[in-house]
Amino acid sequence: MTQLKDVAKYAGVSNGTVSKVLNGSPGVSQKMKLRVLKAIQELDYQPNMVARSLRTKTTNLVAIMVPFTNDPYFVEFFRGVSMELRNIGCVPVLYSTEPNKSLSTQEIRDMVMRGIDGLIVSTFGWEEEVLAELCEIAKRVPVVSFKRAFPGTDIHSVVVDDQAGMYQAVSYLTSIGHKRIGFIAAGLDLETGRQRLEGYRQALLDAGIEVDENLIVACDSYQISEGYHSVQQLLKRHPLPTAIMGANDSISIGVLKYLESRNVRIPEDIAVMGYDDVPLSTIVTPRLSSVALPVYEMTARAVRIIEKAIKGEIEGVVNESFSGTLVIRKSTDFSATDEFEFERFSK
Amino acid sequence: MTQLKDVAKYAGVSNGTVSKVLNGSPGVSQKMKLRVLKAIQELDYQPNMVARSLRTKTTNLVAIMVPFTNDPYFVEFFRGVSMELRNIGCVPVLYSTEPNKSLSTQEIRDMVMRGIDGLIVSTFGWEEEVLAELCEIAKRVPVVSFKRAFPGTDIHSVVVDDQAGMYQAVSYLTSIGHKRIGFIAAGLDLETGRQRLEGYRQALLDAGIEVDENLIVACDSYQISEGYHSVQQLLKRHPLPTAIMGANDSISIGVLKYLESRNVRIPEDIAVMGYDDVPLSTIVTPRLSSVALPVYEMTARAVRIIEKAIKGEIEGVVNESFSGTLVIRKSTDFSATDEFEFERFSK
DNA sequence: ATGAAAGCGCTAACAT
DNA sequence: ATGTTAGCGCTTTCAT
Repeated sequence: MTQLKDVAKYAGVSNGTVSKVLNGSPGVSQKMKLRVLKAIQELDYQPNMVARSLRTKTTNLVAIMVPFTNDPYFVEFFRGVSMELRNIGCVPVLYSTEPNKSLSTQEIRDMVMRGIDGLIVSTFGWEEEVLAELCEIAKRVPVVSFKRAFPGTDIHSVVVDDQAGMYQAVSYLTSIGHKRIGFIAAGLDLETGRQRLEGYRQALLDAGIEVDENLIVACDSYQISEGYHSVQQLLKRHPLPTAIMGANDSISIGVLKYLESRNVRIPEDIAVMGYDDVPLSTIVTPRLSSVALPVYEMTARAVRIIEKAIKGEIEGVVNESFSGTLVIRKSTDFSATDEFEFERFSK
Repeated sequence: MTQLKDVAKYAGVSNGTVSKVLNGSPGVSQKMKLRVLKAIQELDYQPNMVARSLRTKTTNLVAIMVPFTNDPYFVEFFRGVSMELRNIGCVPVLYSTEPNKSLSTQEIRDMVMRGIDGLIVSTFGWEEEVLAELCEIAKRVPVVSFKRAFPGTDIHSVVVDDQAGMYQAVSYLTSIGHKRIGFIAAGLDLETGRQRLEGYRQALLDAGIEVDENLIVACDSYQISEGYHSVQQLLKRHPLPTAIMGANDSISIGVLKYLESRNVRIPEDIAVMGYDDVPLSTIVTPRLSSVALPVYEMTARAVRIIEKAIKGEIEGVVNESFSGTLVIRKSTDFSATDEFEFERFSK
């Protein structure tokens, strides 16, 4: 492997000069620069990042921590984060967890030992111990949490205004005439889950509809299977709800699948709406109305925070909030267009 | 940051001894070992991996290279690879590409500069130049290609016997009475695409059915949109095909979506079958029959190859082949069970 | 503007 | 069995 000193020798200059050229540091004449560049080219020299890291204490490694669910949202997250990191010359290292598990303390330490320059997390269920470790890390390198804020810590965040999003969705349902709207809540132990429920409540109140607690079902997690099971309770209510709102798309898809199995017509008998607008929503039958979150913008923002924090251009803790936009499809509106949304699957 | 020499001083031993304890190297007495371990604990010492890597020339970093498609298969791939790598003490670093693009030479070099210990690739369209770089890398660290073999190079591979899989699927279709079976091929420039088509041909021949070239349509890529468009050509044939086989699930789902929009009944009018058995297949309506590939076993195998190669326990180039299994659902068999397959979405 | 040299934190070869 | 020390390949003072 050819190394820096070989380049120096070949170009007839000192190691320091080569290094300066490599890093675009000042204090090297045009002539020297050209000579070094030529040598680098001819010897096909590639710097050793490990050695560089040892000196500079930076690795250009950014850890990304995310649970593996089959939730397609994560593909978008991965993609956005990877692309944006690439743009700032960093590469993502994966510290993934099984769904509903957080990382072990050991894995967190591994990140530190490796000298990551930043960390982007998008996990929900945290154990206290792990959160504590994370706060420690946040004192040394920038940590950005995705879709969940940690007030009072050094952890930055990029979140969605879930209350506003859910408010929009439910207001839309009331606006098209629904008065009995079931809600399948999830993750009520966390702010994001509570806010979604609160958005639902507010929208009903503002539409002059009294909240019927019997129409609210809480389930354990944001999964298809949960929606599938929870909706069965709502179907026992009298009168039946005319619309059902899930805390996310997966839950609503579970609802869809159960109603389908019972030959309930959607939206004629019961309208169904989701939240997140994952690609899957455009594939199920009927296509699911939802609230689209600006995932790419959010990932870009997360990476931007990391970038600025590394450069020391940030003081204090940043918390950026994004809002969703309504997407109306067949599951709530029979007259909605049914055209296939290719772009969700081909780009 | 507390470092090795601090531990040594605290424990009253030499750096070398601490290092040996850290690495479980022989030549250190039980008494010393305990003393060092205690010091490590009390000082909460965490070794600096960068420094270690500089010395040992190993990073425990394994690059994984995969295009971002919304194909859910990749989630499984990611997950399997990550988990298995964790088990052998490595972490995955992501070098992802946009669909249908390979990495730039620059990114390949980045992997080398970072001193990755291995590489797992699962990309299809390669530019010559990039492939050449990859072969170079393969001479220095183990490279495993997923689902595509590179005979004549140093690249190991874990592949699927696509011909056998497709043969199974089409034989099943003929066995339930189909005689006019359309085939939507893709990626015929690559072995995997050609094998799928060949499996289709063989199955027909062995069933005593002459291959009607008019029932074969080739499209550009393995995407939903391709299936959606390509099926339109098959619908112009007389007599119509009674079954359509897509080169993968995405294509078949595109077929499903188009037929749905034309009110064609599936499977009564036309049966549809896919290949890959991605989770999505269990969600679409009707649920898609397919051929399931043992993705987890394959990822485990890929990582195992990396592991053994790193240890120098492999000589020559390994090429492991796996085969798929038939999964029958409603899209080909009206009487198939319609129960929701939770496990695909909750684990 | 350029060169010489001292480390970054660790491992491994060598000496004791 | 333990300690000492020379690097790993680079960056960055500090002289010149």
